[in-house]
Amino acid sequence: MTTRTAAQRRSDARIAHQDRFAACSTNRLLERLGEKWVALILKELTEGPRRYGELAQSIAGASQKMLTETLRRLERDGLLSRTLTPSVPVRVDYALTPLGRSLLPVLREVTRWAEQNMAAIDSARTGYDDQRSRASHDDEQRGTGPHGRRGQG
Amino acid sequence: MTTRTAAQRRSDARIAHQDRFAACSTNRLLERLGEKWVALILKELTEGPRRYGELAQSIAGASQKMLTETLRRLERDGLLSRTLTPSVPVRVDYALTPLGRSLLPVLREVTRWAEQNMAAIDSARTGYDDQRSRASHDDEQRGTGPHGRRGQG
DNA sequence: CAGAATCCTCTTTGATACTG
DNA sequence: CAGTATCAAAGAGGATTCTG
Repeated sequence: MTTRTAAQRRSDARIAHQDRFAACSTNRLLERLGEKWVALILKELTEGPRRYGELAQSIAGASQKMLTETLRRLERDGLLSRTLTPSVPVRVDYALTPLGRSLLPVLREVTRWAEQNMAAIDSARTGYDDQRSRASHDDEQRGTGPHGRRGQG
Repeated sequence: MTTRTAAQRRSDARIAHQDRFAACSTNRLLERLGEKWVALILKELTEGPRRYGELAQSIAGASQKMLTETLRRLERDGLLSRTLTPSVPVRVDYALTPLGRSLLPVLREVTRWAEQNMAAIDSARTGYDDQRSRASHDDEQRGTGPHGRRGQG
């Protein structure tokens, strides 16, 4: 009997792996871009600098908290700049940095693929869901499949 | 006095906006790719088909639950296929579909940018954090800044 | 105007135990 | 082997209130 249980050893391995995972730059970038309002903010700033209020309007879906937090993260990453003009009332402008602009071609590739293939994804989903609902229906009719069909949503 | 409060109107506008947001294919794709284990799974399957257990090993950071759920989502999206061989014990193979493979060039662009620029992002973060910690330090010394500096973590 | 702070809810993720 | 089911913890996100 060792000092650590099998569960502990597995957990350790997992933690070690997560470090390596966190170090993967592709993942780090995708996680950032996948955040809820990042793509929209970048898209809006592609057209030029924007004041905070302008962003809040054009991205009306985001709460004030999320908008501010997301902008801060992007500023921290050096992808956009925040310029405060200490007038009364204050004025804050956000703009893409050169680093942020360098990301745009990549985003355009993503957009291109998405626009060309998202319909295929949607139809794949429909097919997958149809098949599942029909299968569980059969289960009920013939009583052959005891495994639950609880997924209605 | 109108029937709805300003808060309600804002909330309505937000909900309407979220619909349009959800319909944006770029966002939908980025959210999918930004999910915690998606990029790793796709990367692994780039090398060829993999059995469930093989994926579980090479992506040891993911819990069994997350791995299964993520694989299912990707299968549902038509990005990968799941082939069940009803032997004893059962055998399940995952592989990229043509649709999934068509995504690889896009991912390579993302990887290329990430590898070239993630260092810049890291140094931007360091600079940002340094500046902030120095600023709040000054505040304490001179007592000019009453706004809390509670963020130690 | 452009946030900061606080409270609270819903979703995501992981650990654990069980199964065909 | 390849999952499913359940529960608990963590985190994301939103509503609200207050401020320089």
